[in-house]
Amino acid sequence: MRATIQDVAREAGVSVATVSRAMRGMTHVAEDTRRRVLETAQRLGYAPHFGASSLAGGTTGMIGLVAPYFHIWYASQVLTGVEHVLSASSRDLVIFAGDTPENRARFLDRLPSLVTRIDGLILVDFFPNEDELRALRESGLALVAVGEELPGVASISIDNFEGAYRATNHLIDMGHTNIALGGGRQLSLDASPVLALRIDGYRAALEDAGLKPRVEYDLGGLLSSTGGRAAIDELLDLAEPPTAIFFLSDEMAMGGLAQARRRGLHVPSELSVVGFDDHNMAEAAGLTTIRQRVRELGVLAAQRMVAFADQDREGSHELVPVELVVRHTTSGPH
Amino acid sequence: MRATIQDVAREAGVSVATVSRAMRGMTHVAEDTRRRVLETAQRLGYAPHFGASSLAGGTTGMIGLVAPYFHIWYASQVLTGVEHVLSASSRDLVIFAGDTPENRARFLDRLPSLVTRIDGLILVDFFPNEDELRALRESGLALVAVGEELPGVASISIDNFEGAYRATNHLIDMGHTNIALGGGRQLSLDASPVLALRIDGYRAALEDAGLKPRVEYDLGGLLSSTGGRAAIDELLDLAEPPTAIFFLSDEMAMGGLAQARRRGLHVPSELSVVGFDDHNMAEAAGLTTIRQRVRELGVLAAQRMVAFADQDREGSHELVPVELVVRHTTSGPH
DNA sequence: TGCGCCGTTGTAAACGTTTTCAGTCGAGGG
DNA sequence: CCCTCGACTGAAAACGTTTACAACGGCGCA
Repeated sequence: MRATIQDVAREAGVSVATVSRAMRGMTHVAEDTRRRVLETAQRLGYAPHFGASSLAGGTTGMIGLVAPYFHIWYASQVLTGVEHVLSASSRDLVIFAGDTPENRARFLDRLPSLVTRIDGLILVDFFPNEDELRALRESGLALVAVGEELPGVASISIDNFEGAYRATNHLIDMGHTNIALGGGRQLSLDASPVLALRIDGYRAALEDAGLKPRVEYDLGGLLSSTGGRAAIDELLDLAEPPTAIFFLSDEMAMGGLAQARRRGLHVPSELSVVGFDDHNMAEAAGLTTIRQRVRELGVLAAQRMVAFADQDREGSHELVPVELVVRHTTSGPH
Repeated sequence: MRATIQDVAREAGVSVATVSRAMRGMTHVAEDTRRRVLETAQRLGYAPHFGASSLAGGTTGMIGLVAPYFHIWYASQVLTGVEHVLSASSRDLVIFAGDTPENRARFLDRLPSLVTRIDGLILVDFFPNEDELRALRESGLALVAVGEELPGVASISIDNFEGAYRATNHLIDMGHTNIALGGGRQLSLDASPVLALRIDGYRAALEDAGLKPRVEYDLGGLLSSTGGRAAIDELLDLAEPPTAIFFLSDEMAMGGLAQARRRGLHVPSELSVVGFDDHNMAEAAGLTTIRQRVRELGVLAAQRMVAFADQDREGSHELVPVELVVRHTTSGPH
């Protein structure tokens, strides 16, 4: 049926060993032998059997990527960056979603079986606890973490603290003193070090300016547009409403923006709004925000993974800088 | 190093054949033998070697998915739907991006080598030409197409014609007669049957209402927020500007919405706007739109693929219905 | 009691590579 | 002219499964 390496060898008048070497561009093959082999392979439509290679060679050329979701803006951006680099180095990408706790557990259970399936694993916003981290380490897979710092694991993230600090500082610079935090009331920060860092950045900026964070200025929950709407509703109920709000994500900010306008609040004259992400709808919305180059995160992660193949396996941490993009949702108070 | 099936067999006091049968839940294994084998496997931390299984068994349990991009809303939604179903049936998902022509060509070249790597392939908005379709067919892979109808291939898409028809009709019902089409000026409709269908739906609705489509009402190019902005700029330059506009995508509509407001046009009193997608920011924007249940597209595609494993390989076409969601961007003219 | 059948198990032959090791052949140096 | 060395090539042993086929035992039925 399918042509095998045997067929190519016979047809080209060489041994299978030579075909194998020639196909993979290895040394110790005479130039015209290689040419003959390649041409024969082409003619027979030969392509190496994946399972056979992986069995004999011990490697698959596949990289895994696990993320909580793929339909959220952040993860899909990372995915694209990773895919680009990987496909250019002719590796394949297999993806796993760890959205629900069950999925997550199932994924971790499968870890031992993944070892023969992929050469390395990219973790996107995975936030493993101690047991999970140990399981990952013991798998022996090459690991790269995106979005968080993991001890002993090569990791890459954007500078969340700095981003939040700058966003808040931008509002302070414009004269605001009553600055709320959209998404500040998180159920569990252990589950999301990323948000913890952003919240820290917000607080640090306030403190450095001699301002006190107020509990009642921590608004809304989820970082979605629905969460943003809820945050604005809360804000309007406050005795002393803030004049500015820093949302922990753009989706949330855009939801908040729409709700503020719907409830008759003019932005930016009555309320300044800053987001975080530079979501691709943020420009259309005119939203002032912190740009995080998420796709680059994916690119760097994949490059790191590719470098692993060349035995460069250190667990350093890389920080991608962020940038403040001022659009039309911020101004001075009143 | 790693435990093999041999180790399990020896330890459990049975043959490798029995272990293989027991592990895969096959018949012809006594219940207590199975229990003993499973327990031994568990104890030794045994997991089958992927390459070996695939070599001997001829199947990999991996499904491929190729899409133009993954960071656009539509594709990432499909991806999530597919992933859900596949992971529940313990299959893995490997993804390929066919964004640039080079990537696309490279992907098609690799097709023969993919056969030993994946069991089936899901095409998302792939729009193959005749040669490409033949290459796909000859690969012998199980194929499912999402977003377009492919002769002889199981395919699933939403009802684009109907959606556009309803969107346009909604505007007609409200009394509009001058209705523009945002994104109507496409460079090549051959490349995107999806858009062609939407445009047909728009035209059909006009004609059924006795209205004539006007060339100058085909506005803007790309279906992005930038494209939407351009469309509004064009619209404002027209001698007899339309009172309503149907955008071929929500991103475009939201870009247009923001630009219209920025240029002092009140929505909906001066301009009605309808989109297409029900993007997850559409609700926040209050955008009237056509809801396409994209995630369900992915779910159906994956289910179809799983059914293929049970030899149900017919090339029928399935149409997922759409729904008009009326929000706050449409009203009667003037 | 003998026979056939069925459920369970084992033996061994694939499956198609990669890689080690040994071998050949020609060139160059002593 | 012999020896060594290096570039190239081939033979054959893994790699760890799946699966056809054979074998075995017990049970029901005649």
